[in-house]
Amino acid sequence: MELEKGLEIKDFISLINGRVSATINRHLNRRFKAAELGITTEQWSVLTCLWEKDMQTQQYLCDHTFKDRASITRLIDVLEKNGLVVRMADPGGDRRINLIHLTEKGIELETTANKIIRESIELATKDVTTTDFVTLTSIFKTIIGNIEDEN
Amino acid sequence: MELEKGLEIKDFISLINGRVSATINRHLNRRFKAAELGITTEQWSVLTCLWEKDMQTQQYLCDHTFKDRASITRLIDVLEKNGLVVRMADPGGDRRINLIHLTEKGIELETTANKIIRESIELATKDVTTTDFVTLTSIFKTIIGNIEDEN
DNA sequence: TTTGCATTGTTGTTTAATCAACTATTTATG
DNA sequence: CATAAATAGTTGATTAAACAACAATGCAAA
Repeated sequence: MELEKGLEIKDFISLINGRVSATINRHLNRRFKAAELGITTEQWSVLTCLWEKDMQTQQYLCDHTFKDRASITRLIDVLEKNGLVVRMADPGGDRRINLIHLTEKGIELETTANKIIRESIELATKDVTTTDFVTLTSIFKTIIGNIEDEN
Repeated sequence: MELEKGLEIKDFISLINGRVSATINRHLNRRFKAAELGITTEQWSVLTCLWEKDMQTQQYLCDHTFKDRASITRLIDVLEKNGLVVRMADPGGDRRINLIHLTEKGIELETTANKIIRESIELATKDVTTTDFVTLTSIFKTIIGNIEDEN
């Protein structure tokens, strides 16, 4: 991509690198708080993996949330402290592994959380066509591919 | 936007809400570190405003970096500690205001930093057309508008 | 003029990301 | 089998964001 007049470096970075992301994050965290969900969006992203399929390793959660191991360790610490998940031993006997298991309380959060998320997405993407979103997704994948290849 | 098959909520959030942003941030911060620039991308975003026009209030820097006042206070603390900027009194006599002024050291960083940023953008946007980028920018603006209006 | 409101900036607390160094366990290989 | 290398997770230090509460200053309206 050629950077041309009207496409300033600062705008590029500001848009791609955090502004949208931060705005949505702030918005969602406020909604979570208002609904007294008791979780943050980061914790939600971990729970999302488990709602899809329970009993995953921390490494699996790293790969699917794009967070690093240290971050996942600490998020699981919080979720465990708040009684939403528990760390379990691998039935297969691999003692390096923790399997993360949803508690009842963790399972019950799904409905409310997803309702809030859906509402927010609808709000955010009012006037955004599905076609546009496909374009956006594809650009993102290109960018991530370009960067991760070289790192 | 209707969420359809193939456009999972999780994907939406993962893409919009942090993954691209985090990846680029990580990439840039590593480059900055490798080049021994001595600043982070967050500090760079503040400096960018000052390189464009020196002697701005902290409030101006908030508005242009989309950070809140507390964040700017602390970023300026760091930049000042590292000798890149100084807080100055308003010549107009408004004692609520700090004017942030680039030091020689702060001015000198621009060339090197911008070189790294340009290289990274070229790398990241290899195979992204300008048209695509315009689409992306417009979607972002819509989304931000939708959310900020209601908040 | 003074009283109230708006603006600017700071501070404390909590949450989370990054990076590097580390432990424990498992697997490969020589 | 023994040793090296890979994998899984933890911990400490540093950076930064969000939110709320706060202080100081400036301005406007009664």
